[in-house]
Amino acid sequence: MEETILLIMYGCKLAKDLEESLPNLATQPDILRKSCDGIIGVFSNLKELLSHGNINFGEPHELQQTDNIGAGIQEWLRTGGNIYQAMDLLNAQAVLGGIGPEIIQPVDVDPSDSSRASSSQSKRRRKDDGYTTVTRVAAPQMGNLDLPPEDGYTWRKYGQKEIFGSKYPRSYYRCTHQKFYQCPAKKQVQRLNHDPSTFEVTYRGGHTCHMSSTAPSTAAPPVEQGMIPPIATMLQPPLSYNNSSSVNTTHWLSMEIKPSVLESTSPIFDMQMFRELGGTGSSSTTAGTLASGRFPDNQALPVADMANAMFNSSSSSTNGMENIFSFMDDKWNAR
DNA sequence: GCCATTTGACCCCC
DNA sequence: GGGGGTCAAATGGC
Repeated sequence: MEETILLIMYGCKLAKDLEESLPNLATQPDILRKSCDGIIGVFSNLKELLSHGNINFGEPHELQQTDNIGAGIQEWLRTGGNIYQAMDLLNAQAVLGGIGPEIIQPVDVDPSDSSRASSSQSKRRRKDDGYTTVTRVAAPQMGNLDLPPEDGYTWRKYGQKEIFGSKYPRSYYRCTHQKFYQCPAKKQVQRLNHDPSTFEVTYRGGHTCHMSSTAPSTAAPPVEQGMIPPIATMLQPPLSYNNSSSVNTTHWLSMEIKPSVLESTSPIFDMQMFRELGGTGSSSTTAGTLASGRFPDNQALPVADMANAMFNSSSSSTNGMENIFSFMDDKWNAR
């Protein structure tokens, strides 16, 4: 059942990301088609799961996207639904949809690896920062072309190296908030040899600074034309959520869904939790939604905001994802 | 003075 | 041994 819920959420996240990317993808039908294929693949598997009780992840004739997504979800499930893996998975969907990051390599690091643990006492560690996500983003077309692309976080450069076999140096960045919040996030930025107009950005470790109730929370930067924000940006909390009013109905893409339906669908959509996560509807919009004016106050809550509420909420003292998956963690740990 | 960047050196690990 | 990741002193901008 957990798999079903995760698959639903995963598919909705894909839909949300596609929705957010629509302004940039309106003139790129191929990418749109791939994104739709990815979403269709997820929901096809969901349908399969609901119909036959098993997920059809391994069929070779299936979409490659589906295979990868399935493997990713299964890995995520296997390791207990870590939020950073979830971020990697969600990033992966952008890759599989062909809308930005091209290569995702969630590196599974076993913390119980004693052979490494013995040497990890050194202050200079390597390869045990958790999960690695590699993305490719377009270099700025104007201004300082040497600056790495914005991704919504603030980074401090701590090194630069000439890389053997590469024409361009690799820059090393760590999260600006590393000292105050012990945020382990790092990234490497390097221009591609064959395409200097493209940066390869390698993210290592996940941000913990935005999960702290006292940590600074920055709004996601505007998405430049032709550039897709990484999931780290997408996971930034909404600017604000207003919990002062209630909502009677919400929208699931174009569908209107009444609370009773949500309540009966799955415990994950417990309405009380949903409200606590900020999903109240009124004035609760992301910056993009607010700017677009598509969903005025006192009207329906779009799926993007709902997903934001589920995935991104920082309005409470605990992380929204943890809220959502806490019950699953308990179940998983009990296995 | 604080903070970010630069850059040579150090050190891990393949 | 060498490539690559990190440290930390020096430097510069605000």
